[in-house]
Amino acid sequence: MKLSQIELDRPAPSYRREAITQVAAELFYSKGFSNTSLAEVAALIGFRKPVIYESFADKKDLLNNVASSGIEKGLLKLGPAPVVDLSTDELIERLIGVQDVFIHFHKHIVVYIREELNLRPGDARRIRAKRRKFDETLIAWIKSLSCNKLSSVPNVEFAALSISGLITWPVFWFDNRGSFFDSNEIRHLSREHIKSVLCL
Amino acid sequence: MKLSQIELDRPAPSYRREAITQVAAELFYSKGFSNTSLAEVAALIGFRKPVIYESFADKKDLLNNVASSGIEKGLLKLGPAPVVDLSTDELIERLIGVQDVFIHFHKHIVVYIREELNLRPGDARRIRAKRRKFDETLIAWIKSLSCNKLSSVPNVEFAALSISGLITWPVFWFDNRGSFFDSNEIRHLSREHIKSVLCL
DNA sequence: TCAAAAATCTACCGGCTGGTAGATTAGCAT
DNA sequence: ATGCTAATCTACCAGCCGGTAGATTTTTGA
Repeated sequence: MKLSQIELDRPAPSYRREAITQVAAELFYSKGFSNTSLAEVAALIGFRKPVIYESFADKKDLLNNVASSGIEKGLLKLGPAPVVDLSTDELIERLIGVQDVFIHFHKHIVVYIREELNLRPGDARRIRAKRRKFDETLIAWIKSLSCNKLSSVPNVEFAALSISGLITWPVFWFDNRGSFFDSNEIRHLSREHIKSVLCL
Repeated sequence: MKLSQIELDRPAPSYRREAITQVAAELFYSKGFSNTSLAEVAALIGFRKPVIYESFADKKDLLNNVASSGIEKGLLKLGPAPVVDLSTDELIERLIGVQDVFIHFHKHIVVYIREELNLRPGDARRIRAKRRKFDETLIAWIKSLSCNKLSSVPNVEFAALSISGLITWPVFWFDNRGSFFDSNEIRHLSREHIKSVLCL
């Protein structure tokens, strides 16, 4: 009897990296990196430990993949800041869109924040660089508002950090409280909050 | 030759629990719980592994001590909400005071957030209860403002969560960026931010 | 049908560390 | 000094898991 006939749920080699990453994200999120064995990860996609080493160099390599994808997706969604003047609505809708991405990938983000010390220094540095780039781009987006709209904001950098925090909080609300607020409520209140921080 | 004559830095038994907790906080913060061995902790106060077991039941017990003290000190500093009407300044000074405590104990807070999964479920539950109590008390403090001051705040609970977040952020700024802002700047900007969130 | 190649598994090693038992040392009272 | 008590250490065990080598199974192609 062929294995492929009885274990149809086994991911094909082309999707294996993704499948492993997803399962690892789930386990690292719910049990922690150090409390998760590679045997467990492999078992959840119907294989044994050694198959993981076909897609990843080692456990830390897998962690790096899990940890970096959240920020990457957020950065992609944010996109480069526009050069032309921006309307308030355009800015806010973009920020809320990014927040949605972060909420969607909140497990990856939480794993990154929690397990940064278990990353290889080089990997940690690369992800931190993306974070920095994210914050800088966020500031650039805010500064793309026509100047007079920003005149009453006391410190644009601080406001940006505050908004960056706002985008990241829900991650912890999910983490610590389940969905205490639902996504729509988060979106609505975030809109109000951003306006308030930017004195709009 | 007596040991007490050559190793004067060894903490006396009465301070030992505190000394161990402090060293553990430092190591758990800088290396992570799983990457820190009890032998290391003991070595840093001039002893060997078994002495730790005179003050703590096991490693998770030690983690519990490290992780719970940050929140506890913050809760203590916040204190019960007043029953009489509160001035804006009184509220803000109190909140900034709490933020100072959190900044001072930021290593303990970070360890709690990072290593929650390594706590015994009962310990984790107890700390979460304190967190919840903190958030509730914070809301009570805000609601102690004379009513007309709050009339324009769209959602007081959300504002409280936002302020609770504000008090916690600096913990991560220290964590991820070193002291990107200095304490005085954090205090000043936080004051502005709280006023803005509460529409004051 | 049957090798050769590819994929996957079993079985193991080695290192680390939480936890403990029993030897050793230090402190102290007489 | 001496012997008793308490404190501390040495040495070890046991379990876990990352990582790998080599056996085994599956697939493929002729």
